[in-house]
Amino acid sequence: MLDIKTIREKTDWVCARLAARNAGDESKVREILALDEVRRKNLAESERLKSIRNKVSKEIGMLMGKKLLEEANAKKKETAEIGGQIAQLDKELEEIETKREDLLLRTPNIPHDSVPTGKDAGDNPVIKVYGEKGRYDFQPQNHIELAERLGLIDFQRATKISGRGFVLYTGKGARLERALINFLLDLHTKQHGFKEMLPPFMVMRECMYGVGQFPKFCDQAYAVQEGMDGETLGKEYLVPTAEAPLVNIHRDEILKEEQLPIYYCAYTPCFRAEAGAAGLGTRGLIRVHQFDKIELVKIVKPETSYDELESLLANAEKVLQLLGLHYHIVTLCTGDMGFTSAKTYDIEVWAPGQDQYLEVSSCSNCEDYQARRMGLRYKTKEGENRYPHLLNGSGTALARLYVALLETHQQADGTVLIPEALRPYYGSDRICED
RNA sequence: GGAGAGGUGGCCGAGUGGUUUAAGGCAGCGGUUUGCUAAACCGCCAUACGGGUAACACCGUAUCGGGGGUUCGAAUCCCCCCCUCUCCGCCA
Repeated sequence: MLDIKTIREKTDWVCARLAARNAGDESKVREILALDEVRRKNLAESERLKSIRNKVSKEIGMLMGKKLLEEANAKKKETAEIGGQIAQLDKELEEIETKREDLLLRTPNIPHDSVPTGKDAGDNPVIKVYGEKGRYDFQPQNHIELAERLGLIDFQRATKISGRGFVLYTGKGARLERALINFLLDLHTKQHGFKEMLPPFMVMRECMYGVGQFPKFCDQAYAVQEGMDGETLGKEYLVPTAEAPLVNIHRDEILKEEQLPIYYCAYTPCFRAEAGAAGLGTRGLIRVHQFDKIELVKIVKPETSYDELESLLANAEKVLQLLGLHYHIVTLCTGDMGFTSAKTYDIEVWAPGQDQYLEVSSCSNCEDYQARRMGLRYKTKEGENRYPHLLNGSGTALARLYVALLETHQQADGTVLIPEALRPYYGSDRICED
């Protein structure tokens, strides 16, 4: 949710930044302002009338106490009339507020000044490169071939039991996935200071709004239905990312300043309908309906949030460094940013079998956008309530990490070497055919 | 799923239609007293929006789980929903 005061004071600036991200046009902002103006006038008048009514009501109470019924009845007529006017005003007010709220909820965050202006993913500047593309004196296989030959994943049976876009890890493959989960959780909790959480995998609608998934991405979420043919629509949704439950932990709370910063990390599967997404029909792990992810969330004071974004990014990078993977980082340009974010870095890991970079982490500073939506504040030592800044980053998504790991560390003899850091978790130094 | 009991400020808790302007207590903050600690006493102590001020002060409205209704007036009465607790049933 945007700060209506900021919009009021810096309309042109807000319009310019929103226009830059190809997401909010000027007329929308003007519409919000116009509605807000009417709302304020209406509200003031309604409050004035209510003030009168409350006073008279009290007088009636006293008259009744003194048994002065006739005088009381005369006053009753007076207040009844005012009551009618108030009802009319409030009805109008409700319509205006609904419209205004809806517009605000559908308006994305304003990009930070350091975010480059651009149209789409093609305009994202690469700001860092780590390692380099490995050289292979054989034709690198892609992860599908590797996984099937080594018996790590059964794509066919996954489709049989759950349909397109689902993965069945088998034997060593399942163990590798579990090893990665444990490795990542240990790394972030023991080395990076995050508190481990294990949230529910379903959340209520309010959480989806709070985190900014709704109303824009309603069609990407799986709504839960109860009963054999889904007779009853449940109120829960499968989490599209652990960000949804994590960020909402403190919804509608006022934290103490000393509690900040708060660092949470959590493993959850992530469920995405991926309606209309490119690449869903294809086999493999690149785009699926369910994948595992370790998510990092930070709740911090506004003045530190951009430093926190850099350290969050470093925490995610560490994963790839320890696994010996080549990656680069891009800053998302205004046209490619997520809805709630003010600034986002994407980490893309190199997958030689795909001959392309795959997005495995997205680290965003949402500033106070989500905090406003969910009523999360903190009280300063001076007693002032402020909105904290919320950051989230993948640390990292597992399916694509799995792809990069297999494809990068495949050997001429057909085995896959397990990086040093992962060996204690996997329990062996390489994956071989059975 | 069935039955019952509940949801009131940071926490506990009173409050069954009108000085409730939400009692009282605890915790917290400030002060007085004090050799230190403790205790006692005094004061402050929810949020949002709007108005107001140089800044305070102050004023208005709303908020007692959420929504709707009755009424001149609702924490209080009625309806719907949500959540929590206890017991029973079912289940990993």
